[in-house]
Amino acid sequence: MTVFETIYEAVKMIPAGSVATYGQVAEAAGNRRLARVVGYALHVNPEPGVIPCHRVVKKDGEVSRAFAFGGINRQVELLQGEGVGFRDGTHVDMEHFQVPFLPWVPSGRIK
DNA sequence: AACCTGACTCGCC
DNA sequence: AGGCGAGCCAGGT
Repeated sequence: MTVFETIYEAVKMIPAGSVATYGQVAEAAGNRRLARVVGYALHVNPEPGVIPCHRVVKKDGEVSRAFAFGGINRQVELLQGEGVGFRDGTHVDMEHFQVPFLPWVPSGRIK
């Protein structure tokens, strides 16, 4: 079991129609400083259709520029399709769509 | 096997 | 208030 696995589990917990920040996912995985690793984890193992990586944004609501899943525009499109509102073309309306609380994943016990 | 880098954040200057 | 460095993990060179 690696931290990556834990991260993936956390991301899968984000409900449709909501978004979470890298920090929240990292926190759910047990350590907030893993925020950077979260980004890397999603980058190397996007597992399309399984891990909703389009629901993960930066803390200010801006979508990642390196979204390798049809382009950043595609990510925005998917989110809007789930009912997520935007303040502008690249920033999610965090005030109303950020997941209030992400279930804590017992770090390193998923196997 | 060591070193560098990368979808982030936060704290100190 | 804006810029910079540190902390974390895994995979490629």
